[in-house]
Amino acid sequence: MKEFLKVMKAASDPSRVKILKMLENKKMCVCEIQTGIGAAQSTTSKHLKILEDAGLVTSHKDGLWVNYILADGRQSPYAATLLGNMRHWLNDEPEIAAVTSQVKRLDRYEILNKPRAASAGL
Amino acid sequence: MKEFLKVMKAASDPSRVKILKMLENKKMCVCEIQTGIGAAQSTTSKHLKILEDAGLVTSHKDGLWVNYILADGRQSPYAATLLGNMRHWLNDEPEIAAVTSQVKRLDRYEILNKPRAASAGL
DNA sequence: CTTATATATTCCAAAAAAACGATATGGAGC
DNA sequence: GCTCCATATCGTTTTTTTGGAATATATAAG
Repeated sequence: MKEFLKVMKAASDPSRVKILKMLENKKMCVCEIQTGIGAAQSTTSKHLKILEDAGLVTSHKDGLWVNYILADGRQSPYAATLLGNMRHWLNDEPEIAAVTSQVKRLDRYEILNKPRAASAGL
Repeated sequence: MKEFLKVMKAASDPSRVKILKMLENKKMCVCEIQTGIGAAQSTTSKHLKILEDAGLVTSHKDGLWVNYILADGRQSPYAATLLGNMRHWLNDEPEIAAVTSQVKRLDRYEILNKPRAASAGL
């Protein structure tokens, strides 16, 4: 019951839904997600923790970065089913289309004004 | 997006999950549901309103009674999918098994000390 | 070891949700 | 009309959730 409730609760917030829909497109670091949903860093980090506790996303450290991806579903059957359904859900919603189309342009090096990558368009 | 969020939020509360699982077994009036989840009448009524707004249940008046049943899913595809999934979910959870086994014994006439029905066991 | 940096955690205020008693609504019966 | 009764709504309190600034943690680089 608690496991089920955690998944439902995690999916009950618009920012977290946007995160899930963005992660359908590519793995992202916290700073990219933060820019995508337009929230503070601490807020973003907290949303990600809730999603991870529910078994909806997983994270992997890479130096200073922490990359987030959608979970494979082994941790929670409820999360697995929801992630599967969400693939075809909400894609036409303006709020979602806005963030998912923005995702392709998000680049961690540009966001933080760093060298490396970001070769096109300058 | 709002429609999706309403369904997720409605399914994020243990009392409401219990209501949905009870309604898998039979149609119920408010007083039966109230007894099943052990909440006050006003609390129960509000939970039912949230579930109805999300498209998870529907109600039909029958004199003074209001009977609630699971929605057929025409109002919300999200609700329809969730209701379908929940049929095989949570059945083994102690919290759920307790209420669903109690449902069979719940009788509106007994609850309100009325005549009619409730023929066995007295 | 010190500095810089990406992310996590803590602390606090604001907003939302949940619970319940009290009251209102509306149908049934006299 | 009035009364009774099942349910809905209101008003209030308590609890949970949310958001962000400030701070802590951990890794990389010098």
